[in-house]
Formats: sequence, structure tokens, C-alpha cells
Amino acid sequence: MAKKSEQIIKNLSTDSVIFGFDNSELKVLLIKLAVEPQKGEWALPGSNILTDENLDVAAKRVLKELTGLDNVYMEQLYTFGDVLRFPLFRVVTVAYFALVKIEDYQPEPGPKASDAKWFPIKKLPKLPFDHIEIINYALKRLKQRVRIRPIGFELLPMKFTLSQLQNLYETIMDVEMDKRNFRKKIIGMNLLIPLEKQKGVPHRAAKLYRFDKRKYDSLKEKGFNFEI
Amino acid sequence: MAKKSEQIIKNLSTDSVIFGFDNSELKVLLIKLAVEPQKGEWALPGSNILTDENLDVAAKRVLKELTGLDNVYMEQLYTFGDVLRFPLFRVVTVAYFALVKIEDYQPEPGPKASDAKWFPIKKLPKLPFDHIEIINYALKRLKQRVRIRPIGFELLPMKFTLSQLQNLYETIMDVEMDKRNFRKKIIGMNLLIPLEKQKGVPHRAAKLYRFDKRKYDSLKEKGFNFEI
DNA sequence: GCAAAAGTGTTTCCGCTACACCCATGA
DNA sequence: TCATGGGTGTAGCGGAAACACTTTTGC
Repeated sequence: MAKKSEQIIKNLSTDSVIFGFDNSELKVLLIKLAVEPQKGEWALPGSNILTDENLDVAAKRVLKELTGLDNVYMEQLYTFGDVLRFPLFRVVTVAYFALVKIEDYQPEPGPKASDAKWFPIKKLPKLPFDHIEIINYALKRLKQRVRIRPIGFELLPMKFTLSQLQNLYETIMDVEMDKRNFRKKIIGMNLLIPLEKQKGVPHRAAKLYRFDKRKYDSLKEKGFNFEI
Repeated sequence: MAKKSEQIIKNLSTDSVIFGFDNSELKVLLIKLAVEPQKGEWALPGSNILTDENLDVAAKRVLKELTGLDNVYMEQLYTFGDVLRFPLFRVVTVAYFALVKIEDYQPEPGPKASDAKWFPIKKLPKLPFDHIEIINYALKRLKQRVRIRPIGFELLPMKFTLSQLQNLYETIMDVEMDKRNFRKKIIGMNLLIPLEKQKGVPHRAAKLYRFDKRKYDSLKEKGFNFEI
């Protein structure tokens, strides 16, 4: 008999849009469904919520179970509940979005997924249910968030160059930026800690930086606004 | 026997934070619960969602049933699902926030509510469950939204003066603004249509305006950003 | 005529934009 | 030595902020 802790809420699920960035493209992590219906189709990682499990916890658990990912930036996105979104019965899904340092992570599908793979946001496969709508909503949210909160760093390796950072912003926001102005602005915020230089690149080595989260947190309390 | 359309989803509900503005204070509409548990307590209007009813539709229906309100600005806020938020069993609630022209509305409690009343946001009664948390979240969202989308107008009468508008912004955002700068900015957006003057006020009569929604919608398509 | 709110311009300042060339490194 | 990206400063413009007095109206 199932323990109480493994009872699921029948009409509720969680789905996550996981973004990664590989220095040139924004990507989304999808899993190949291993169970009917829709077996074999690529979809957002998602599953049911347990009756004694908080929503955020459920989202994290599902992510871990299906993709192996742990300890990533996650934020509740929106709740999608169209009556017809799931064909068999009514399922309302609380969607989350997650940001992953793509280099740190090699997809490892869990037991309920037969595969897990990064897809460029511009070349997504056909997706079941309303998953494409959820991804589009997440992308819209990401574009907004990245401008006003320093969450872009969640998509970069711990140590990154200013060019990588600029490239990230340009890709997500789909604009071109002036290199000097971008650097002035970022450096002016005093939230980056300069580190050593790159090595082994076939051009002048760039300085590496890391994001000073502690400083940001304390500035934020004093009303500082991150904005690019 | 209940029609299929009246089956409820047991573990899901919707709650709404309804804001109103009476020219000096921001207020929230609460209802007095008419059924156990918590009978007699003031709370956010909320109820179950039906199995064949979209979330937005449910939120609107519940609002109408409990408060008589119809045709108001509504937006999904966040989904609150703490395991312990409801004492009897697990209930996840999809919260909405609504903006109401307070002058147009005299509270009329529906059959499931024994009373409905506006409370100043700074003088709320003790609320059950996590309702205070939901209100605080809604307030935070309102403060953000009002700066970047012209939804403040939803809180004012159709015809309003610039001072009323400024007062609304000052109250919501909890700041003081310079009258001349405020007027320059607002008028400069060209989104207000000047109307006749006030009558019967014990001081110089102010010009009334109304918000040009059509114009805003077409500007928005061209990429215009409302921002105060 | 007085109280109360409406209405109105100008100056200053700061941040955003535009813009082009030299440097370091590995191949 | 060449290809590739790294790194740097300044001038001009425009929008934001600061600031105070006159006007209209009802009582």
C-alpha cells in the first residue's frame, strides 16, 4: 500500500521550462516521454504533485527525477489550466522556469524519461499539450526578468568573460549592444569580481569575472535596482 | 444529481485580491464567510474550481457569486500551495488580483457570503489561512504593474482629474511626486482625452480626462512602453 | 477676501548613446 | 604575420529632477 506521502493530487501537475545557454544559443531541456499517452514524444519535464508536498518542492523533485538536475534557480511561472489542455481528464499545471549552467550538466534521463536533451529555442520539436505555450510564456518572462534582476548569471559558468555576458544578454533579449557601453554599465554596478585571465584561447586572453551575489543581496536590501 | 458541469476539483480553489481606491486610500474587498469552518471571519473571496471550467472563468464566476462584481480587470497572480495553508485537507489556490472602480460598486454579498466590505490596506482585520500573504504578494505585484502598464486607470472613475491620477500613483507606490513633472510626463504620452471641467468643487475646477484605451492598444502594438 | 486646489516653464544635471582604434594571443 | 576577439574614452543629446508663483472657485 502506498504511503500517505505518495498519494498524488489527481488534477494537479507541475511542468518546468529549463533554460540553458551554450555561448551562442538559448536552449530548452526536454525529455522523451517513456509512458503512454504520448510515449516517445519530446515534452517538458513534468509530473504530479503529492498531497503532502509543497509546490516548489514538487517542481524540484520532478526536475531531479526526470533530468537529474538539482540545485538550480527556479521560479514559479504561471498556472495553466485550460479545460482541454490534457486530453484524458482535467489537469491544471503549475509551471516553473529554471535556469541552468549548461556546461555543468550532462543530461541524464531518470527512470520515467527515456531521454533528455537540449533543444535550441528556435528549433523545438513538435510538443504535446500546451507545452509550446508554456515555453513561450517562460521566454517572455525570462526576457523581462533578465533586464531587472541579475539572474542571467545562472546561465553562465561560475567564471565568465564580459563578452560571454554581453552575448547572453544579446541572445536573450534579441538585440545588439555596444561593447563599450555594456562594459561601462556592468562594471559600474560593482557587482563583478575580477579573477584571473583566460588561458589557451587563440586570441588575446580575456579577464574572467564572477558575480558577487553577497554584495548584490546586501545592495538589494538598500533598494538598489539591477537594470540593464 | 449534480450535472457534470458542477463537479468541483477537490484540491483546487481560486482566491481574488480586489483592489479599490477611494481618492485617498487603497482598499481591499473582503467577504464575511457564511459557512464553516471560519464562519464569520473576513477573508478573500474564493471558492472551488469546476472540472470543466477554465481558471480565469472560475475566478470571474467566484467573484460575481460572492461580491456581485462583474466586468473588472483581472489577472492571474500566483499559485499558493503550501501543504498546511488550509487546515482540513490539501487545497492549492490559484490567486488572482482585480482592480475595481470603487465608486461604481456598492458591495452586495452573494448567498455564500454574509457581508462584503472594503478595508483600507493598512487596516486589515485578522485573516484566515495564508490570505494576508496573498494580499501582500498582490500589493507587490500592483506596485510593479502600475508603473509599466496603464492599469491604474482601472481604479479611477471613467472621468478623472490629473490630481486624482497623481494621488493614485503616490498612494500605490508610496512616494511623493512633483506636480509639474508628473503632468508633463502624463500629458506627453498623449493617452488622455481632455473633457469638460469639474463642477461644484469648492476651489478652482479641474479639467477632467479619460484614458484613451484604443490609442494605447495601437501604440502598444508598435512597441510603445508606458512607464511612470 | 480667504481657503483650497489647479495650473504652468525653465534650468540643471546625469545617464544613455554613438562612435573607432590599438592590443594580446595562438596558429 | 595574420586572424580573432579583448579592451578602452569622449562628446553630445535628451529625459529626469528641482523648483515657486499665479489663477480660479465656492464659501
